Amino acid sequence: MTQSTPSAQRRSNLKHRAILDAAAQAVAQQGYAAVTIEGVAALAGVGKQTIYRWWSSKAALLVEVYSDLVSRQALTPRSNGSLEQRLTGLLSALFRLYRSSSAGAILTGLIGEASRDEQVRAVLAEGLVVGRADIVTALVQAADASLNAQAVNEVVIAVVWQRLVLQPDSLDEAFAQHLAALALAAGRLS
Amino acid sequence: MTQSTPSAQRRSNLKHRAILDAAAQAVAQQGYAAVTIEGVAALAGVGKQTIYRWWSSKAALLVEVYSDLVSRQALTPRSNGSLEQRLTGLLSALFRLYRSSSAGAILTGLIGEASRDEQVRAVLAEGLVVGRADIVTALVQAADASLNAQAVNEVVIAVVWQRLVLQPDSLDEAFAQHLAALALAAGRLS
Amino acid sequence: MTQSTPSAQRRSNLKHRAILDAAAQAVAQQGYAAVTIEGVAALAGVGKQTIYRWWSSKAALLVEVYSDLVSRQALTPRSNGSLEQRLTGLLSALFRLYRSSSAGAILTGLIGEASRDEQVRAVLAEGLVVGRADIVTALVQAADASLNAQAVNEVVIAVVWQRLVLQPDSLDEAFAQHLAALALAAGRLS
Amino acid sequence: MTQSTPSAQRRSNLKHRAILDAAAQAVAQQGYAAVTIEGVAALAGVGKQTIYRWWSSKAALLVEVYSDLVSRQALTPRSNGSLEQRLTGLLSALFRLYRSSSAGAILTGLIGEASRDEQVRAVLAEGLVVGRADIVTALVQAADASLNAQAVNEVVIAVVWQRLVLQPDSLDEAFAQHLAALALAAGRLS
DNA sequence: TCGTAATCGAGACGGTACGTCCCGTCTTTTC
DNA sequence: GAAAAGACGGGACGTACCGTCTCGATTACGA
Repeated sequence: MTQSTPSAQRRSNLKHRAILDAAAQAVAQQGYAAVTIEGVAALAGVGKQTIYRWWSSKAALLVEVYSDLVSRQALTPRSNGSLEQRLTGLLSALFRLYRSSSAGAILTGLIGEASRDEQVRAVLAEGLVVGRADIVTALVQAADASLNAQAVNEVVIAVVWQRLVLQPDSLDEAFAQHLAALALAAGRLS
Repeated sequence: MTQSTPSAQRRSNLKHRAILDAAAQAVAQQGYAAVTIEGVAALAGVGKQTIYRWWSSKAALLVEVYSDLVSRQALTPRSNGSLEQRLTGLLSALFRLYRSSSAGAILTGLIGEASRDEQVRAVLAEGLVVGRADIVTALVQAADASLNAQAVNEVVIAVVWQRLVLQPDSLDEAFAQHLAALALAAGRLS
Repeated sequence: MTQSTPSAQRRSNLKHRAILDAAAQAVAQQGYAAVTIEGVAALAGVGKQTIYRWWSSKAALLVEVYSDLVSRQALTPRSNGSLEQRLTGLLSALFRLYRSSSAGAILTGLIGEASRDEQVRAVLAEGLVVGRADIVTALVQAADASLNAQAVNEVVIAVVWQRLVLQPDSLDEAFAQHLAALALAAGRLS
Repeated sequence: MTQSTPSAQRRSNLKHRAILDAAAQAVAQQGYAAVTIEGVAALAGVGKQTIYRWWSSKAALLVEVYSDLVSRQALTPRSNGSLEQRLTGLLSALFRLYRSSSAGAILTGLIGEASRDEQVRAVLAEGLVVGRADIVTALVQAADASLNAQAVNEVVIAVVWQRLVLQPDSLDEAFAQHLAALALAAGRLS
């Protein structure tokens, strides 16, 4: 999807960064839906074509912006405490990222695009949520092999998405605890 | 959302039906995203303004189409069998509806719009999924008061939505069983 | 054009007046172009259809409004003074009417419609300008048989129209004198 | 009026011509009133926006079409003969242009728009009739300084306009002679 | 005095054009 | 000679009125 590096040497890193930053800023200011490629180009001081050279659509661009934002943030779960505590911590960190950057808004927008855009669907299915899909799975599996890690993961992602779409403000500390408990309970399915 | 501002008495029932049917057909043929108000109007043999008179947007129209499709289908859970069986049955019926009509495609599209459209968000939050949101809650509560019905409901809806967006084809009989088990497990959270 | 009296007995005179007055008022307030049949109907407290029953278009309605306004005003030239003085007086009176009522604005609008509407063209050709076309002709003919009354009339009407379209504010006392002199000079063509 | 806000350097000459030609053709075929921007765009094989980018309205576009038509035709009066003959010749040439191209129909339409559109009014007032308004004035002034050239010009334009609106077919050779005589007589006002 | 019919308000209807927005591609101009 | 600036074809948007067509409520009239 990212369609990137057709000739990575040539792709000016400065321009590349400027575009990603402009896009993130645009989402922060106007919301996902109102962002246009033209607007991002203008904001980045770049020609429209330069964006299209590297990304095939607004969605493709913002997928990369999202990855970028998430990867800058170390989402490594802390290593002590109960599983539930550690899962809560992970979710808290994620929610904090969503609140403090455009990441939440972008993910929400991408979920919205997914119903229209095959490629976005694929990227989301690969697991964009927590950076890489299996952070949760790995965490659970390591802590308690008797749990259905897959189920935990499924519930976490589904519920977070739904909340992002319907009431993004509800993604706070308290909800992180609730969701951790909920998901782990779901993992106890025979 | 359904808007219906003008007295609604004067609305021609024939046109109203023709529009809903045309919209459903259009979604079935072209998919949610490709549907346009102009196209629906043409298909229904109606002026564009007649649609705008009663619905404020494509989303508002399709919310009503969705309700219409769901309400025609009696989604009453059967009354015998274990809770899990009954929940599985309910989900099966829902998934069948999604496959046999445009309902699934419409709901997917509406989830996509929700990130852009406040009103859609509100309607979805009210619970459009199973006609009325609390069918699941009611079913669970009646059968086993020790379960957290709210949690079951939350998991069911969230997971269904996610699947609708990412892999609508996976909503089959087998998944109904899986989801019923998963959600009931989640309901056992202390 | 006026298409009137399909059954004049039945045509409620009150309604008829109300419509003419509403139309005149609408032109006065919004200008000719912005007037719509719907607006006039609403202003007159009358159904749209009631207007269409008696007049075939906005233009037809306003032709009657114009006639009505002009006929209320006695545009009889005074009988003493030189021909030029009398013509000046007649034009002054006309210009005064244009300034004090919607008549000027309506005539301007009708000239504008004439290029689109055959019927308006016909009505204007019959001579709507000074009530009846031959007021000027008659005046000239009676006073000085050696003048080409037809030419005088042609010049008067043409110049008034052009001014109405281009700079209606210039139709004042001074211009009445100028035009009278100009037109009478034109009438002296061998 | 021609607007041309964006740098005008970047405007594609081919498209520009195609649009002017399509507009002229459209007027010729359907008459001024029936012409639509959409129709012209389709005829020119051009997007609607491309027209709106350079012209603010149908009127603005057709003003340029008119200028274009007139400027292609050399309307220079011949230099021999009496003043009346020369004026007659000039008018003949003008009327010939009106009959042989869309120019007459366009001017008629523009006169119609003038009552609704401030900009058209301004353009017409500047003198669009004979290319530049003062062709007539100049001709008269050069030939006979004792005549009121301004008056001649005013009469010529006013009468031509009125005829264009009411009976465009009457603008022929004979009428050119009549109008020349009429206007010159008017110019003899003390 | 009432019931029935005609009348008329209100406004829904199919339609057409508007002028705007943004897409993704192509062209020109500038550095 | 790359890339900004932005023109281009296209397609949908939501709006404004047009002139026609129901629908009820309000009359007016004959029984």
